[in-house]
Amino acid sequence: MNKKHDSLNKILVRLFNDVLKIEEKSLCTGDFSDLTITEYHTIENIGSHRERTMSETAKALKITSGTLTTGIDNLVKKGYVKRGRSEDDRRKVVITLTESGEKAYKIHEEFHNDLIEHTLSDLEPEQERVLIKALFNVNSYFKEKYKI
Amino acid sequence: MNKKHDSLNKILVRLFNDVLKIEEKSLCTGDFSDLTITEYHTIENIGSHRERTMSETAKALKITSGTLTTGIDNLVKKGYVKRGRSEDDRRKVVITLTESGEKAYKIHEEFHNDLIEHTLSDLEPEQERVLIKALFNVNSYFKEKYKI
DNA sequence: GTATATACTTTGACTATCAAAGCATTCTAA
DNA sequence: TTAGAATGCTTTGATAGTCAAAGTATATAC
Repeated sequence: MNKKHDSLNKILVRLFNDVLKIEEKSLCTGDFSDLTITEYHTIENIGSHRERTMSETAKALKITSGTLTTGIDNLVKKGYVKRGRSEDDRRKVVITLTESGEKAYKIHEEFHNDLIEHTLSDLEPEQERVLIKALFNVNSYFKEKYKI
Repeated sequence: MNKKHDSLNKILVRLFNDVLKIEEKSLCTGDFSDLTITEYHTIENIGSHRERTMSETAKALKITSGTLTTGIDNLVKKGYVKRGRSEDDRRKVVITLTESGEKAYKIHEEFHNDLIEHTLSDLEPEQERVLIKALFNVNSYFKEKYKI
């Protein structure tokens, strides 16, 4: 691996580690401090779809349905998510956000918007273009190689 | 939020959700399937420094030393890491990789090399330079804003 | 109408994590 | 020079997140 690749590797590793920690620190100490970062991501996933079953959500989050069941149990207890049964198929559990859930969803969304705005505001147009292209590369590489 | 920002946001959200899962899937099912992704990252951190104390490693991984202690306990049990005492300061524990540890380090490194190769695949040398600079900017922005 | 498949939950076990208390060693300042 | 503070690490007790596998309820297929 050449020098450029090595330094890029170091930056990427660092950035990925840091962004997750920052997100946690930023979100889990504010208005909804009873939510963990995992719970925020579950809320994000439910909120960004009109209707969502357990198995769809588990698949999207890449966790087993058993794991999601206990996660949703806690979110229901905390008042962010509602469980319901599908009319079409009584086996299916349909989960939706409560009013608090919607508020938490918006907070999470704002964090991401802020992050992007501030990140890009410091970059030259050319830098911004190259950054987006590189991230597209990573994404399509993953998509192809790991079928995500 | 403009179009570019929106597309970057979408890619980032997706990437952050997926990248750890992919790395785990890729690394933790191969030759060293008794290693978790967290253990790979610990090995990566130890291996990329000549000598490493517990507290240096914990700080770099952004975990408490208590957490690292149990992590290193397991890696020692599994035969990937050795504990030793510093000669200079008998309080300090110096951790190093065993031969197996070095092998696992190389496997992890290869995964990252592959990733970087594909990320940079269709960038001009000048664009590579720009990307590295852009990511440095992002990193230092985070560092300043969130004191990480 | 029974066998099979699907959707979800429960159970038992493990890893990763933290805060706080504890132990050993080193440093510091009177 | 030595008592108290600081440092480096480990232990302890608690919690979240995770999985595999077994269990339950409903739907589908033959």
